[in-house]
Parts: sequence; structure tokens; C-alpha cells
Amino acid sequence: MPRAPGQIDLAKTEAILDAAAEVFGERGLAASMEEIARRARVSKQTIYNHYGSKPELIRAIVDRRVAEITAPLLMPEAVDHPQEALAALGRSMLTAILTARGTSMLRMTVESAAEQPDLARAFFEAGPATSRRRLAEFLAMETENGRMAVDDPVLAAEFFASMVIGGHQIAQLLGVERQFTPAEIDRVAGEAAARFMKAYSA
Amino acid sequence: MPRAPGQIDLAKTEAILDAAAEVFGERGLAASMEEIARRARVSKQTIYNHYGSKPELIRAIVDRRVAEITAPLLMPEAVDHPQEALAALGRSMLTAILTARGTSMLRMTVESAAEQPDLARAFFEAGPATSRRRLAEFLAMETENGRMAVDDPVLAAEFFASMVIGGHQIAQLLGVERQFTPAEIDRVAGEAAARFMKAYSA
DNA sequence: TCTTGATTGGACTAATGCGTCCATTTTTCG
DNA sequence: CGAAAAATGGACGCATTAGTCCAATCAAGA
Repeated sequence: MPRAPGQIDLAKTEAILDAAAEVFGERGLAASMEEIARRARVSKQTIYNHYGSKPELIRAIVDRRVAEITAPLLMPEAVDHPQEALAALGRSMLTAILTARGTSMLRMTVESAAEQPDLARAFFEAGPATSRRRLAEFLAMETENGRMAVDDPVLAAEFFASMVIGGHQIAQLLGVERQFTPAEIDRVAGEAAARFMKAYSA
Repeated sequence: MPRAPGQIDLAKTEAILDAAAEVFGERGLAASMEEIARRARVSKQTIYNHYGSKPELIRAIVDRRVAEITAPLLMPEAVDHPQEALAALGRSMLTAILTARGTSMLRMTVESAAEQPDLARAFFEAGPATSRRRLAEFLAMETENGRMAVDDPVLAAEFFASMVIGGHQIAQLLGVERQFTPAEIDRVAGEAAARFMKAYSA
């Protein structure tokens, strides 16, 4: 008997998504489907078999990223030293943002925002909004514990996240940013955590 | 006698720039020259007479914005209450960023960054980099005065600017952001200044 | 091996858009 | 008013690209 219908090659599906994310990141959404096909070592027709159109391909890329992003966003349980927890969170945020993958995904979403507003919203919810929400909960908890004195956890969470991320995200979008060493990431996240703790000490 | 050569209509020059900035902000850089001409109530040929090509038009828009942005970026002289100076600076930064004009200009620059890296760099230098540099100088001065204790003014300036701006710039780029009232701007800038002062108190 | 569906690649259509050309009209200034 | 330059608008050439079509090829499973 023949191959059952609907048996499209899953490995190719991923290869297409990877290549598309890469090319869109480099050239912007103006990148051509032909180039994506070349990069994925796949025929253009195959892309259209898997995803029906360019907008749907873009959607698929962002959706996959949203799933990736949302997963590991668990705030640590209250630990003995909230400052350490904050520094760790800061490191992971900064590391994620400085990734080429993270930047190209953001650039894509920004560019498609005018045409597909729901995509941009989903991305924002999955990334920035969720992480800040979790952080706010953490700060509220630490305040109940008496280890911090955060009167407005939502605003404070915004402050901390922003201190860590800083202008780096914008700098990445503009293509203006030297490479960061892990030591520099440590230093920024550590300083941010320390100053934040001082600003919100009980 | 005839009109002297090179006597292009300066009012039209501005109208073109305004319209182009508007349309690019709405549609992205994919916006057509025809639509810009329509919006500026000018013929397409006239645009090409004033600016030679689409990239040059984009450059002209960003250059104008760079000039606008750089001008008013003067940090107040040391005042009696540095917290008030910081709050004022924060208000002006946030206000500028939440402008439709500011956002569309940033979006344009981000989109053109791949093709015209020097443009993106000029924009970054004129805006974020310069304002942070001025702020860092201010913080160093206040530290010399003994009113604050800022050991790393550059990093601290980054922290303060980021606290104020927060995720709002990204949210604007993604088209995900409700309108801000002046009262909210006041509150965010005021809180940021207060917490920052506490974090860097002498 | 044989059947069937997926994949390939290359040609093709339709649309869009940059930039040009040009005859006509409008503006400026002596 | 009159000459020269600029602005208009509409048509046009040319390039790019999304998406389709199709005949030939490949791959998997009974």
C-alpha cells in the first residue's frame, strides 16, 4: 500500500521554519520565498504545501517562538536571598534578549505588527507581559514575607525588567551593539539586582 | 527674467518629509512613493526632484529627526533637588517616546537598519546614546557634590533611562499599548526618580 | 516490487512598485 | 508681460516577487 495521506515530512517542516526565521531576521519581511526555499534546501512548492502563504508562514514562526518562550518562564520559589533570585532572572532575560534568534524574532514581529496585530499581541503577551506578571507575583510574595517593601509590584516589576534589559533590545533592533561577554551580563544583572533591592528594602 | 535655478519650493520639501514620515509610520517602509505623493499633495516626480530616490528620502527624514532630537537634550544644571531634575527628565523622555511621531520614526529606522546601518547608528547616537551620556555626567556631578553616591554613572544612567522608558517603547513598536495620561506619566517618572534616589543615596 | 502521495524544479501569471519620460501648466521674478 | 525653471499627471519600462501549474522524480509501506 501507499504512503498514507497527510504524511508530510516533519523534518522539512522544521527546516523551513528555521530557514525562514533566519532569512527574515537578516533581510526583514521583504525576504523572498525563493530565498527561504533555497536556505531550507526545499522547493518553493513544498513551502506552500506546508504553509499556505507568506503571512501564514510568518505566523507559524512566531507561534513556535511563543511556545518556546512561554515554557521556561517560571519564577523560582521564594529563596533565602531574593537578590540572588533576581540576579538569576536578570541574567536569563538578558541572555535571551542578546541572542540573534531573539532579536530576529522581535524584528519580525515588529515589522508584521501593522499587518497582523494579533500576532504582535500574542508575542507581547507570551514574552514581556508574562515575565513581568510572574515577577510581580514574586515581589508581592517577598513583600508579604517581609523581605522586601514593594508597594506597587506591577510597576516595580516593570522597573527591574527594564533596568536589566535597558536599551539593549533597541540597540539590537538597530543593529548597534557590540557583543556581550557572560561576565558583562553577570555584572549588569548583579548590579541591577543589588540596586533594586536597595530601592525596595524593607 | 526667469526664476533662478535651484529654486525648489521649500514648503513642499517639508510637506513631503511630513507626509513620508506619516505614511512610513503607518505602512512601514514598504509604503509606496505614490501614496506618499498623494498624501503630500505633490506629484511623484516632484519627490524625485527633491530627493533622488526612496533610500535618500528615508535618510532625509531620519536626518531631520536626528536634528530635532539632539537639540533640546540639555540636562538641567545641578538643582537643589536632584530627584526633581530626574523626574522632569523622565517625564520628557517618556512623553517623547509615547508620541506617534517618535514611534513611527523608530520603526522606520529599525526597518531600514539592515540596508542603511549608518542611519541607524546616527539615530541611536543622537537619541538614546546622547541622552544617557548627558545623564551620566549629571549623576557624576551630583556624586561630586555629595548629594548622591553613584559609583558607575554610565550604568546608573542606563538604569534610570530604562526604568522610565520601560517596555513602553517596545510595546509601541508592537502596536500594543493603551494611551497614557499625563498623570500616569507623572506617576511613573516620579516613582522612578524616587526609587532611583533611594538606590543611589549617599 | 508496486502503488500512491509527497517533493522537485522550472516555467508561468498577475500584481506591484521604483524610477523615468514628456507634454502641459503653474510659478517666480525682472 | 515674458522667459525660464519648477510642478503636474499620466503613461511607461523594467525588475521583483507571491503564488500556481505540471510533468518528472522520490520515498514509504504492504
